[in-house]
Amino acid sequence: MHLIARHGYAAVSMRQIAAEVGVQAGALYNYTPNKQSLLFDIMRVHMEDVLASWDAQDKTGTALKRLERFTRFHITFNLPRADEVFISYMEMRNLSSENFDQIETMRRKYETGLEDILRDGVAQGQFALPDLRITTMALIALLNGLNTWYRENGRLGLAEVERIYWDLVRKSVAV
Amino acid sequence: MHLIARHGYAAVSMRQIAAEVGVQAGALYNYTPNKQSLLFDIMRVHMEDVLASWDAQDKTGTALKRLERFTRFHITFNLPRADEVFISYMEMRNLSSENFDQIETMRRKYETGLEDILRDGVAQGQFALPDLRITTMALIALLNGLNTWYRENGRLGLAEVERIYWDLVRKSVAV
DNA sequence: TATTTAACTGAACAGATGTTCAGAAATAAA
DNA sequence: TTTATTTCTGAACATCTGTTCAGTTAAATA
Repeated sequence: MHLIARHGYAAVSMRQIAAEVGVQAGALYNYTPNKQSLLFDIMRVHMEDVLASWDAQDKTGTALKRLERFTRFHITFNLPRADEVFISYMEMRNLSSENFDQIETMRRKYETGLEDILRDGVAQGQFALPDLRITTMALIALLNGLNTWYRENGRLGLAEVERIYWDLVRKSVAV
Repeated sequence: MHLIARHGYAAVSMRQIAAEVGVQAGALYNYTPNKQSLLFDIMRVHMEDVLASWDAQDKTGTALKRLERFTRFHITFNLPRADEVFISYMEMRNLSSENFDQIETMRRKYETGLEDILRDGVAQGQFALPDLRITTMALIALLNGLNTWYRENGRLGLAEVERIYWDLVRKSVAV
């Protein structure tokens, strides 16, 4: 997973992966039918993890409170999974079309979680959005950007990052 | 360029590129010393374009006005260059280390353009930011997200997209 | 038109690719 | 210890990879 995240699925060979775990290339085929499903499994497991974890979150409270919960959840969940998140966003084009559709459906489901919160917030007059769908995509992109620059042992800790991002998100949807 | 944007640098062979333009693979080497500099040139030219075009923009006015100008410039410039932008963000890891450094320096310079505006806005009391550097990265990520979903002939035109994004950006940095 | 320059082909190169599989090695069960 | 099962090796496969280059074709110049 780390090799793929670092060099890209297409640039990493089965022999490199095998060497990394200390076996010959042929041995990998006891665990995966082919290279493609190695990629697919990484992404599928990751997306299932995301959806299950988000599903287990508290869904009560005002739209504002739920938006904060989503923001903090997204950051808390994604930061320690840099490789999975990176792969899940960078390697979509290397999925076969059936696999692509499956992963995209799961991602859409996750995005809908945010979209529902935003819609409720607008209905309750807590949020003012120029466009529901675009705001959803924009906020996801904003939060995902975190993974491109955040480094453990960097200037800021998880709690500060959460607070800073929540501040940006909160204001961007404010009335 | 389109092939690389669609399938990724590592997944596209010189023979595929040659076939796309109607020659044999060998003929490409009259135009590029190797595959790597094909990628590098795409990214270098693109970044030079961005920097030159941004440099030519009006730099006067309040921080708020300048931020609006940056937002609209970024969208207007990037939307018709989907392939270049996509490549420039996805293929960094496939650059040799010297080439990587060059492109990263140029990108940093562009980001500094935004960071300077934000800093001035804070100094003038027009913006309230939780963290200067993070806000810079977050806004860039937010704006770049546009390229992942925007489709020509879609629901929204350029002018509407600009307005919607400017609305989000403006509010996220508001006092 | 004849000559010089530029562009392209097609084959060759050494090595890498994903995948298969008979047989060896290691582990678990009897 | 013997047998059964799981795991891994190492070689082989057909094909693809980036790149080079002598020789051919096309375009520009005289």
